[in-house]
Amino acid sequence: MTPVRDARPHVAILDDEPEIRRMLADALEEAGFRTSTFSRATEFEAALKRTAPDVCLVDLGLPDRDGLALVHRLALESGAAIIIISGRAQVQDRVTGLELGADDYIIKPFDPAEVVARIRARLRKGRSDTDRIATVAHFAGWTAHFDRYLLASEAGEEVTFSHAEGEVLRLFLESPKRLISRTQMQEILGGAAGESFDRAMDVRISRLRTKLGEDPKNPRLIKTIYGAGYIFLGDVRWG
Amino acid sequence: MTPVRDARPHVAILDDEPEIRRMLADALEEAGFRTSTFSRATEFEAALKRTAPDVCLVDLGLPDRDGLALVHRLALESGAAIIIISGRAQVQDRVTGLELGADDYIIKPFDPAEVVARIRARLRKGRSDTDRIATVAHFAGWTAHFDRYLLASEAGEEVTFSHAEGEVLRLFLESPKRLISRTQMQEILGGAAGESFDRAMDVRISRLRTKLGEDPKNPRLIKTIYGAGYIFLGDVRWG
DNA sequence: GCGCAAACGTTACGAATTGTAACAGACAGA
DNA sequence: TCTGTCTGTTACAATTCGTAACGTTTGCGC
Repeated sequence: MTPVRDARPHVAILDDEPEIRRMLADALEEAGFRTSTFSRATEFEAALKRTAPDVCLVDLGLPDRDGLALVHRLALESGAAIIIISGRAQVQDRVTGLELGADDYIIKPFDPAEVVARIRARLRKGRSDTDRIATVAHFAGWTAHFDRYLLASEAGEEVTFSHAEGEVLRLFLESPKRLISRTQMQEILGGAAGESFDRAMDVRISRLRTKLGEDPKNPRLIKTIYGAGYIFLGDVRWG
Repeated sequence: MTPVRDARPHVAILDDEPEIRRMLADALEEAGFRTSTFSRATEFEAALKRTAPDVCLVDLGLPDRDGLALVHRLALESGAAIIIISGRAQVQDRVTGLELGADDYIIKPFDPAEVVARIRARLRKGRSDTDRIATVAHFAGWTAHFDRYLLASEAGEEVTFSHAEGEVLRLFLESPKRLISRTQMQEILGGAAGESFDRAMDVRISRLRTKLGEDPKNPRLIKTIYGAGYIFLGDVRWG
């Protein structure tokens, strides 16, 4: 039923002027996108129910007139990036368009090259996560540089950590606020072992806690769940 | 005790003109953002090692000159949204800026309101984070932080509780003013057992009562219903 | 009221679990 | 080789939490 999945990002174009539709579609196809064009909002919305584009290019100033309402619906219901194209150049128009949920606002007349560049910028953010291995994470006033084995605090303090410590830290930062059992840890990190009296993991954690400046009596970041495992609290942001 | 985490999104501003720095910072602060300003790229990059802004506003045309190289580095290494501000209005400038990793490109002269709207648009997409379980509940002058295993009273007193105690407390707070039978407790908490002479649950409750400062003769929050179970009185508000 | 048995509260203790300092082997670089 | 760092192991301290023991309360009969 479903046609073969096209790896090209899909851009849906809604514009009432055939020339502009064509110009955009050409430029985007040439830039490696898949496009579908629509001249009326009703068609457009009907198509959205069947397929989910990655980006919606919407021209305001359609005959149906209330393009902003459409933008708002799209923003709420669709996961696509929404880019408004409009002839209205007032700052207030741009601000309301963006406030209603648009991700970008391009003013006519526009250069197709810029439209392409802006679409690429939108797509980049969506999936950059898995592209490369993240090496920097921020949490609780700390910044961990895994490539440099370095922890930097907001106060400017710098602490190095070893490879083993980094493994544990990375594991925590990849699954914050979730229980991580000891066995999970052993499997992911230690590889082998799993023997009962393996206190290595405890020692690693102990050393990591020390470097993070945790209060032994009342650790704030790495919590122990007696009989279950550990849990890392603190909001983490990678990048 | 714990430094209050600033929930406002953090915008880092890099611009060599003091007036513009000030104008941007004022507009953003008023719009509810936290700002830091920098006049030189080196300062700016040093600060990024310690802290992670959510958005970087970078003015191209700095004295250091190669602002685009900076943008590219930021795009690769930082998770923040990057917005270029520039006096260069050529389409080609915009395209290269966006291709190098900027998320938006604003041309001078600009209206602060639009900058705010564009920043908001960027932040909107970013945080589709894991909606996490409610971890904080308020009741009878206490605030229970389940993530920190901590009870804080209005008077400022702080008491930690263990995991087992937390399970009981959570059960109570999830069903206040309703009878909870012992067998219900065993099933939900203890998992196994269920044997008749399990004093374990009683002990847990006893310890919890102690931590809540209950009068043994006249418990106000955790009432015992002889022969039936327990009931938690007190108005609970989650969040 | 009284007595009694069951239910419940509390304390003390101990087994299991976890924290951490000290030690020792492995390893890399000078 | 020597030196310093990393990292697992060991030994012992600290914590958690159930169990047992004992004290207290409740409900019910008289």
